[in-house]
Amino acid sequence: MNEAHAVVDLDRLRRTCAACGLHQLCLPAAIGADDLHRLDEILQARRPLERGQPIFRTDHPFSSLYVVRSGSFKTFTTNEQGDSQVLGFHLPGEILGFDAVSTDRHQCTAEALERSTVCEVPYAKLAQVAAQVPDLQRQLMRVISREVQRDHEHLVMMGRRQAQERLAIFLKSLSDRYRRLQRDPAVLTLGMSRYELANYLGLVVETVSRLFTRMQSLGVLEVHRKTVRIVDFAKLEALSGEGHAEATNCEQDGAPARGGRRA
Amino acid sequence: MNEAHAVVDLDRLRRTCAACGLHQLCLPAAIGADDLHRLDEILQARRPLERGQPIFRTDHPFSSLYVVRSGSFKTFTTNEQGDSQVLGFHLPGEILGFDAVSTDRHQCTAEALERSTVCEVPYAKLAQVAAQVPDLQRQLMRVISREVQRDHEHLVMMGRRQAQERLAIFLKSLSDRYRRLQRDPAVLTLGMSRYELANYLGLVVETVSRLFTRMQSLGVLEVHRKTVRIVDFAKLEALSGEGHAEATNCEQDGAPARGGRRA
DNA sequence: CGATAATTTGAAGGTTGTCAAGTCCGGTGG
DNA sequence: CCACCGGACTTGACAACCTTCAAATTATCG
Repeated sequence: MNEAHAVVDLDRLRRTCAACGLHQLCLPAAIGADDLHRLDEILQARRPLERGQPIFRTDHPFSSLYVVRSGSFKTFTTNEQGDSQVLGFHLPGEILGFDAVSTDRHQCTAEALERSTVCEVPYAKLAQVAAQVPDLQRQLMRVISREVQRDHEHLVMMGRRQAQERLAIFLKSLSDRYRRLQRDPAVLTLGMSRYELANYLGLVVETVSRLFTRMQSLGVLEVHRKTVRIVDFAKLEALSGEGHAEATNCEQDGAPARGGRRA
Repeated sequence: MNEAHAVVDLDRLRRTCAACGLHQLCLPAAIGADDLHRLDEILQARRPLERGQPIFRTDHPFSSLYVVRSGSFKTFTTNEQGDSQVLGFHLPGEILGFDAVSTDRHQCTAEALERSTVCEVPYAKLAQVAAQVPDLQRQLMRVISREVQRDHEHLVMMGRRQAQERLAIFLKSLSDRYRRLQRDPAVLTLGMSRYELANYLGLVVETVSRLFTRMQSLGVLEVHRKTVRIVDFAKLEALSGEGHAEATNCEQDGAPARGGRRA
């Protein structure tokens, strides 16, 4: 009994924004303690999801936003022919579901890449609280604006870049996100399959596989299945197109160092 | 005097949301007449921009959102090497500047493609009014959510699609936007250069040029410089990948399906 | 431990990028 | 008014990067 009680308390605590490790990354950032409680109260408990389980699916009615607490997710669209496009991979602190606000239906599917947990935030209630807490409203706009930015970065990556650059950019960006989460930025654990990663990058799985092999033999990475260790950040940076001309740095478009396939 | 007075009135009227033809597409949608006046009051007049002039540039401090009133714009990012990526083309009713909300600095540049006008909406004041007008707040979230959706569509287009499909998808989508604006959906006026269009599509200018030629000879389009007339919507739909499975008709040029580059 | 899926590796071909040259159009100046 | 000029656009030839197809190898899971 005693133990059961303790478990419940712990659970309650874990559900609470104030006790959450993501405090600074999530909606509560920049919100006072008083208002935090009001946010706490609208949160709904949710049991962990297993790999492959969806939080929401395309066309499902919109009711809540979801904050990733632990684990990771992918979001993707699927068209009539069954082709799909991975839109993003999502780590703790990220908020999923914004694309449903305008149509009241989800426009994509969000699936767990591993055993994961989320906070469910009923949107109607969130909007209500936000209307009374300007800081929360501002934060909400900030978060969705960041999503727009991320999509733009994805777009930049997809627009006419070599396969190798794309993978390098992805790894660098993932590493940065690890750093922000206080994880070791050199050791990446890819929750997604090669197929999903390839899809995200706009490539086929064979290309990604070859790329990993090549980058390993170049001494940039150590690849061991889902675990990727970044051995040489400088080289990775170079492969990402930073100084894409072999000569040196800047030469924006003067004489694009022939052979390059870029515009 | 009399005449001058009339001009001023007209100008004032034009600035007013209530009198704006974009009424239903813009922020005022779903807002009562009373609240509309409060929105009116924060709008700032702005003289027309000429082709090539920017509304804002990357890294400029964020202060306002901008609603396209007339004309058209492109938004694009530029990286250190000078490579740029066109993120979108924007017609009347669209709102620019959301990507700056999170960092307080613009993340891209917005440039007029032709002589155009915008409404400037100071963000701080907008947020203030929105805090008191829940419908406005909701509409604001809807609009930015739609932007996320548009970016996702762009991403789907960029992710592993043939050049021809990309152009077809773009034209179809532009045609739909024309329809929503009550313009003739068959007659598109491309304000952007071939180079800008190619960049948006993730291709090079030569490919786009060849594509226009081919689609014209296929009887899908009539291309006359910047003016594109959609002759056969069904064929355009087919080229966009709708029924890309060989089962359907319209085998563009006899090339029998094989070699498809899709996953 | 065996079956199935995921990943890797190899060979060949195609779509699209690169390079190069020609055409068209608008604008300017004589 | 017309000729000239410069930039945008088009067209052609060739090559390269990546995809496709095929098969081997390695992991995963009951």
